[in-house]
Amino acid sequence: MIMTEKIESFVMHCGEMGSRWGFNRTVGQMYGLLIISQEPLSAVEIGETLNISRGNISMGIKELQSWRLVQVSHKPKDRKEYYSPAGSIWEMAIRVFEERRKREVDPTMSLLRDNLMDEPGNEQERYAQEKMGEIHDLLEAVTSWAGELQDMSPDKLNTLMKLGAGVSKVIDMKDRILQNN
Amino acid sequence: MIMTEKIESFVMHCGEMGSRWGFNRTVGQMYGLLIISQEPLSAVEIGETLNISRGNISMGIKELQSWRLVQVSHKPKDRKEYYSPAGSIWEMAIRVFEERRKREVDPTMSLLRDNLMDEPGNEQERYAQEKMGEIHDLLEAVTSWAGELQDMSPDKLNTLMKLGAGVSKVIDMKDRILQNN
DNA sequence: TTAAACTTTCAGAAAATACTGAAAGTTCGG
DNA sequence: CCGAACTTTCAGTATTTTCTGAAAGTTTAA
Repeated sequence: MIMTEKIESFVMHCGEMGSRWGFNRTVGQMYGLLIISQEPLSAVEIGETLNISRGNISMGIKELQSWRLVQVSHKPKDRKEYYSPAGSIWEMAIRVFEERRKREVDPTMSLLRDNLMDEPGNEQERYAQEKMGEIHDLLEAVTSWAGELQDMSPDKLNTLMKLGAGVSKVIDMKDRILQNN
Repeated sequence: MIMTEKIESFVMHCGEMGSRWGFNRTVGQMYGLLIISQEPLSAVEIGETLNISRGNISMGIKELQSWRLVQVSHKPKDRKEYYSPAGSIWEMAIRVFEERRKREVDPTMSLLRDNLMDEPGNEQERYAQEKMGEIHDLLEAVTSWAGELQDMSPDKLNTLMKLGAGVSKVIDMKDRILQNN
């Protein structure tokens, strides 16, 4: 695949941002390339386009697969594997989000839970546990909320996002009507 | 400061997770230590506790300051600077979130916008731009929504989070009452 | 069963990143 | 203005991460 200037700038940018999103430069580039490519690409094509060794591509694809971000396909009369992004842009975002949660938030939550099980041994530990508790509760609230939102249809979510801070007014209205507050 | 086993496990975990959250191991440790420390700590105390060189601490503090995550204070009759976390756990989360957006999302958005300005030169570019447009719109929707939520009071946000997916029902109700749909 | 056409693995090299500590810079009381 | 008590800087070193490419592994058609 020949990269025009604009396409190249996008792909290289994905490389630079890659590490921010949890993978390395070449994996970022590979993913960027797959996203903007209309046709599935073979490992060799990816390598030629990005100047990356065969071995590196194999590992990169493996990495992207562990994030559930690529799909493998085949062409008739051709033994090569062809790679393309898995799902829509929306689904990609959800997956990156979910995988990151698994990798960065879940281990922290479990460590915090463990630490919070024990009785504090002194004032210092008491204070430390208090803070850990706050972090734990915050992470829990946010991740469980995110989980629920993820399960909503993209359609409903869109409505909700468009509503923005206005959602607050809608909730107030509900409370007034139901005379709860 | 003497670290008990539990406190140490938390601080070291912050170090390991640090890179995920955008900074390096020692900066993560330093921040973890400051969070669970009841008293502000001096650079020397941090260094002794974590076995980190004086120079590294100076750079780490600078980094944390660029994220607006630490506060400097002083003690009477003492020229040293003492460091403590800036704001509540909630505020910390907001800041990390905001700073990350600035560092990872904003540059991407601006690159995408630039690329989308030009007319596509061929079919490949047309397709690439289509995808870039989708990514742009998604990022825009999510970040502007996040911005609005950030400006809501923590109290309102809590209500919203507790409501979870139930928010969808509330919105439906509003629509029925207003006979919009 | 063979061999061609692939993919994967992994040891070692290269590159990127983080850390140290000595020297330079700053601040402040006297 | 001096010097003590700090903080910052940065060249060089150490560590970690990534990348290459040759060798080993796999799959399939005949």
